[in-house]
Amino acid sequence: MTGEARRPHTGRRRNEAARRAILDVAVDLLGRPGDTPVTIDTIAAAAGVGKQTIYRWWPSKGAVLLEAMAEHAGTAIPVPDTGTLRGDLEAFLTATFRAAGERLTATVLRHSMAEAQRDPHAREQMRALIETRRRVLRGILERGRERGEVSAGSDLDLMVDQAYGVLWYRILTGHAPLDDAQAAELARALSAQAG
Amino acid sequence: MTGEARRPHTGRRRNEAARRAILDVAVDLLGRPGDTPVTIDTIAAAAGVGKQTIYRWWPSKGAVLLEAMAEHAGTAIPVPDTGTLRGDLEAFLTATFRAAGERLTATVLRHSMAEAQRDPHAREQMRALIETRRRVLRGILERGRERGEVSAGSDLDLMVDQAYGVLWYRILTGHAPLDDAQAAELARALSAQAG
DNA sequence: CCTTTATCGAGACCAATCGTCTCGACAAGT
DNA sequence: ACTTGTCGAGACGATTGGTCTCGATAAAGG
Repeated sequence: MTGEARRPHTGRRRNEAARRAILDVAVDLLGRPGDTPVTIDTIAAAAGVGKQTIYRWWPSKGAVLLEAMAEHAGTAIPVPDTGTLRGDLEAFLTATFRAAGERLTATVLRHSMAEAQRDPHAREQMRALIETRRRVLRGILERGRERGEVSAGSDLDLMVDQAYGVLWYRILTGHAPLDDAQAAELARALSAQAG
Repeated sequence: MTGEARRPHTGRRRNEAARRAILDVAVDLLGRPGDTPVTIDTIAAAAGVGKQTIYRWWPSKGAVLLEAMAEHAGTAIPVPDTGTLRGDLEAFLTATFRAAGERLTATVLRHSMAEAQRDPHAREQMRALIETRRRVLRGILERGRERGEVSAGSDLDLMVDQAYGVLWYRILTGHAPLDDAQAAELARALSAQAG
């Protein structure tokens, strides 16, 4: 990631390779051990890019981090269809916890959420990303309701928040792990409370 | 909070009034509308205190914010004893959500959690505070288990995280409110999944 | 072709902010 | 009375987010 082959100039059009380098470097720096500073200057330097090239395309540092996070954590979690609510939940939550619990990803998520609390641009991107994720899980619950596995009185949004709440709470405080066992148990608990 | 009666000098001993002013001002500034900057300088100025008086007693800005939060949000939530798990949960969660959902408190919590992600001192204080809170709720669940209202297979720590997870997740993203109705529904859901 | 135009990398520059250090004043301890 | 630790005030250095400028480069467009 440090000074090798020169990036070809693309003249009047946006340099896509530079964009990639910036986003990749942002994630890479966040993952470095110790308290490596992740600043606009270090990102620009490591990506071999001028600061203006960053600010020409992103409104703030937080916006860069959030987009980097969205791409890094954007591994599409497949929407399962096992035939039962519990099965679907277990598959979805296991994949989700596994992705979010991975060390680098967890670090990126932590910093992104922190940044979203102070940078309005980042906050907006975070809200959109959160909303997208919530909708997917809510869809799984709605299918369960149509099958009669979720009682009519259940608050689906609250159930969604119980799942993602556990995820974020643990990522931010680090008091407990996010692993397959926890995902399975959460799936069991949620489907039990739904009936 | 701005320049009135002078604070009496206490000579060689710590000035408790100054300590109070610092912590109160920190919360007060966080609650100001708009993007009022909450910096060490503004805190010191508004509290009528020298910066050194802050750094003599706290290791970092984050540590000040976290202690201010701990005191502000430290309203002891009474541990209920209604005789049933659901009753206890509803009472506890209602009081908790009501406190955390209050505008100023929510703002303080948001900033504190963000600060905890970048300041090691704040992070440590946050961890301790989180742990204290979790223990109280876990105690309620354990009582329920002794009464046979919680199946042996239930993961109490996970249940605790479902509750506090919802709280923090909503405070940080702001996508849904924390009110009595949500607390009651969460109490219902958790006690349903426990049986 | 040759002019215009937008991006690029590099870095100077500004403003905000964290944290350190110094200073004179003051009062408790002795 | 002398020493010692805190107090309020503020200068100072370092870091960092964001703006601005500059020369180089290549696409657009007649």
